[in-house]
Amino acid sequence: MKDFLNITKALADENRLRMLMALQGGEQCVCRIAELMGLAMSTVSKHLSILYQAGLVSARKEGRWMYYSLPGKDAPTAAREAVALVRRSLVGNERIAADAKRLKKVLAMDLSELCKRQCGN
Amino acid sequence: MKDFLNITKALADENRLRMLMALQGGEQCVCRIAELMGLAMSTVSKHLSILYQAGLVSARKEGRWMYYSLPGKDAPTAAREAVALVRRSLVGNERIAADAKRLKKVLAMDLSELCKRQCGN
DNA sequence: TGCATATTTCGTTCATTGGCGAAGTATAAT
DNA sequence: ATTATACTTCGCCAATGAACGAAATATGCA
Repeated sequence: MKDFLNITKALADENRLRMLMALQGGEQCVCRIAELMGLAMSTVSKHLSILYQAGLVSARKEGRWMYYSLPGKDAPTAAREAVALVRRSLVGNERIAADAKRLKKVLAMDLSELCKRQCGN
Repeated sequence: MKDFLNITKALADENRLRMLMALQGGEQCVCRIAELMGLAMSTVSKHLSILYQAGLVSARKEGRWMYYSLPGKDAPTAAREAVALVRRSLVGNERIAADAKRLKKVLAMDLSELCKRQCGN
């Protein structure tokens, strides 16, 4: 029960849903997601931590960067099914589409520049 | 987005998950659910209202009683899928099983007696 | 009509959550 | 070693949410 409740609570926030959908194209670091969402990096980090605790994202550290991605086949069934439900329910959504479009621009930005801007702010 | 967020928020509460699972055996009135959950009737009513707004339960009025049940085939896809996910994820759960057991006792009680007790308290 | 009762709505209180910036941690570069 | 930087944790504040009892809203019955 606790596990599943962790999942539903993690999904009960619009920004976290947007993040999950943004990860559909592949793994992203915290900086890029912060830039995409227009939120402080500490806020994004917290959100990703909540998604991680629920098993809804995987995390991989590479140097100074943390890469978050959708969970793989080894993830618990409930988590994978939840992610699938989110995808089915939100695909085609206006806001999500706008995010996807904007994400392309963010991906085109220089990563170092981006992070510097985030941190310096 | 708003619709789906309504669903995930509705599911992000342990008592509401328990209520959804309790409705698997069929429709129930507010009194019985309040007795099952050990919550004030006003609290249960609010919870059911939230589930209803999200499309996760159907409501039927019969005289003074409101009967809530799981949504039928006419319900939105996302809502039906969400309910299905809840069922798959929580079936066999300890707490849910205890609720099911306790629900049988509650069903054996006299409805008028039960409601009088709830209201009089 | 009046009364009982099943449910909802309202007002309040308390706990939880989302947001930020500042401080802390870890890793890379000079 | 020192500095820069990508991220996390902490402390705070505002907003949201869950709980209750009291009051309001039906609906059925005498």
